[in-house]
Amino acid sequence: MPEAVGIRQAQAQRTRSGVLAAASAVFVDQGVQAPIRDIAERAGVGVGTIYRNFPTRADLVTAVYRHQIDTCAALAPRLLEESDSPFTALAHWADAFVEFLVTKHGLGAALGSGDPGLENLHALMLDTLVPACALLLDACVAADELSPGITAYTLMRAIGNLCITGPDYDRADAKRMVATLLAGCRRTA
Amino acid sequence: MPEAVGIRQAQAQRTRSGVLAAASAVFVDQGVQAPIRDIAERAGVGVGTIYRNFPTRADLVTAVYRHQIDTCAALAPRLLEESDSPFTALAHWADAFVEFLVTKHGLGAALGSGDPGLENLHALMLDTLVPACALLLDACVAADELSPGITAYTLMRAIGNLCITGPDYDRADAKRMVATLLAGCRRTA
Amino acid sequence: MPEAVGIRQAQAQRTRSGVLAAASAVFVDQGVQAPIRDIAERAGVGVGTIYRNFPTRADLVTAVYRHQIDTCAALAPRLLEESDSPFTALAHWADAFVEFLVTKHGLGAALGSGDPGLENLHALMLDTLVPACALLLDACVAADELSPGITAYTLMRAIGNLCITGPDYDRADAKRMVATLLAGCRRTA
Amino acid sequence: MPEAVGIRQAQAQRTRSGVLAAASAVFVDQGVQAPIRDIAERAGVGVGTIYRNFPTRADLVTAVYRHQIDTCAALAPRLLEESDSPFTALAHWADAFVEFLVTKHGLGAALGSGDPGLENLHALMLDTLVPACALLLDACVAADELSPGITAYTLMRAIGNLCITGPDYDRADAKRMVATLLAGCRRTA
DNA sequence: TATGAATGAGCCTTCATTCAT
DNA sequence: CATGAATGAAGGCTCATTCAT
Repeated sequence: MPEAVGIRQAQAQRTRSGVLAAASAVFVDQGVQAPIRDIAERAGVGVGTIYRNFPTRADLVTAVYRHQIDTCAALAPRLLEESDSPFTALAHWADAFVEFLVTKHGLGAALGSGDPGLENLHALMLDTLVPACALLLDACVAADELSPGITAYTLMRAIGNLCITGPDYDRADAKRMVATLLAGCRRTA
Repeated sequence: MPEAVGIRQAQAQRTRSGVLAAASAVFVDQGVQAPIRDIAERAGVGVGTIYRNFPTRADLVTAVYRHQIDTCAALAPRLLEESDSPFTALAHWADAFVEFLVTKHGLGAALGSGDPGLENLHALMLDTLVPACALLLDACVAADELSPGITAYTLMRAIGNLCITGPDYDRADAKRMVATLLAGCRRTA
Repeated sequence: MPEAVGIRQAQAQRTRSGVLAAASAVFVDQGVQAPIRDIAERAGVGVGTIYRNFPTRADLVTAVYRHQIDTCAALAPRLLEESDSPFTALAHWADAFVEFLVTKHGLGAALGSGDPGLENLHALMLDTLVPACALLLDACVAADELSPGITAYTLMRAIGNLCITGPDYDRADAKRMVATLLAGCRRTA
Repeated sequence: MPEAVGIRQAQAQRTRSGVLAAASAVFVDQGVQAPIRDIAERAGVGVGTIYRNFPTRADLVTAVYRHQIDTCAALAPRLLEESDSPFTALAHWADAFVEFLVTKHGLGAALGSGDPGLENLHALMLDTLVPACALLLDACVAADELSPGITAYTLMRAIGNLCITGPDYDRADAKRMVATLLAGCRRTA
């Protein structure tokens, strides 16, 4: 019954997607530390289903953000082509990165917490975004637009930290501070 | 028996100090959300003793950091006098602030978490450090050394965020990024 | 697998019933303020199971007594039909109410305690028993068998209080005192 | 130094009185289950002092109410002399008893709870008030004004229960119900 | 594979009680 | 005798995680 298997697989895939969508929404509302049950309820599935598909919370967080991370990474080479200068490309890319982070309540804090359960996500970002960022930084260095000694990882981590928002420090503040940080990175020729 | 009272008060004070020391240590290990029991065990006291001395977690957190916060705030006017330029004073003060934050694992994250239970600490920093920082910022503005539109609170919040360290983003990185951020704040004359 | 679901639901129902039975027993021994843990142990379940089924203590208390309360309320119109006089019906109904209360150690005290957590139960009794009692009182008034100025709620509260038994004041005493109270309510024609 | 001893005793007596006054006030506000610490604070003494003078809560409760209980008991023979009929005297005495109970939040409930720690108080009331009440009841019986089979203890217990007030059953309701109960006790000649 | 009832560890908080001074 | 700091048992509640169906 190969067809039945296919149907079952498709159903399983649909379940997975539903969980991811629900988790994404709940993460926005409550942060990445939201109770698993809340996610299950939003997805209309049992908690067991979530544990089956995503044994650890980090697996779930990672899966939720993988697509957006990939998209963000893919943006780097495109911006580099389209922009007047490498630095402009870097600034635009940082904007996109901030936009990604700023709606994810608690993600920045979680990443910064050193939580060992989030190493997956950490690794994913390292593997995916760091090269993208490095591409831009290298271009900036080549164009002599950047102060030396700034690594992609450190910069991304700093940007990530700056995106931890709160009642008196909102998205606009984060954006402004990131822009300021980048201004500070610019080589003053 | 005034002496006996003195002895008891001294003992109570020692207990209080022991709790503060234990809390400080536990905060470094586990962050400011560490279980009260852990702090009590580390201090070698019962949980009741902690609740007696610090009814809320925020009271405890605040007490742990109050002295250092005060010291940091008092530094601002002194630096302003001693330094060549207001901006230099600001940079030095930021160094001190970073030094304070970077050894307190989790404090920055806690400040950034918006946790309602930590409003006391938030208020303490607002009341104490924001004016100190504002003093320096105002001086910089007066000397035309600073880009406009940067508030003391936002800057401190950003610095606090940049001080959330981890395995691959250490104190040196934080210091460098804060310096970079300040460089970005500097008016490009 | 509809059968499997049925089995699980049946199991859940059995658990719920077991909790209610255990709670009922523990309430007799310790009163309605008994620790949830004790009830869980008696029922052979975890505390979480009790919280799942009955989020608040009042939910549990209410569930335990709801059936008996309903039965008691349903008795009123029936007695009114069957009895020679409204007052006789009232007396019989009071007997039944006493019978209900007197075996529930602590329920009367709980109702009388004004505990805000038991408002649900209070409401249940108001909604269910007060109308039943009022039906009888109204009939008595219509038959000119009752002193004026006695409300159903007050009477029930008084009866409830009289049913708080102890070592030297047992069920028989409560019954006698309630009968005496009703005698005092009777219009002396 | 007999004088010094006398001074010390006087001081101790003053402390005791202060504790009793504080306890009395706190009992009115919070009921007889109020935290010992609250009483100590109100009295301006340490908790140890209360434990020294009143090892158990029941000792304290008993001491607080002993005077009022004695006064109430002493009222009975006086009312019997002054009143037209024994039953009138009983009614007046019940009023006084209600007045005593109704301001003591939780005392009635505590007495009714079978709390073993309150046996002292129970015993005190038995020893003091039951004879006083019995005096009146006996006089009523002798005057053929009372239904037979009502013991002083049971009647007092019933009155005590009727005095457990709450938000929707206040002092006036209690008074009315006690009057009704007594009306029910009256021999209908 | 999906379900969700059940479990119980873990944390919070209160307060009766002890005891060194 | 008085004090009140210290203790820790007790109970409330939440939620991650398991597992029988």
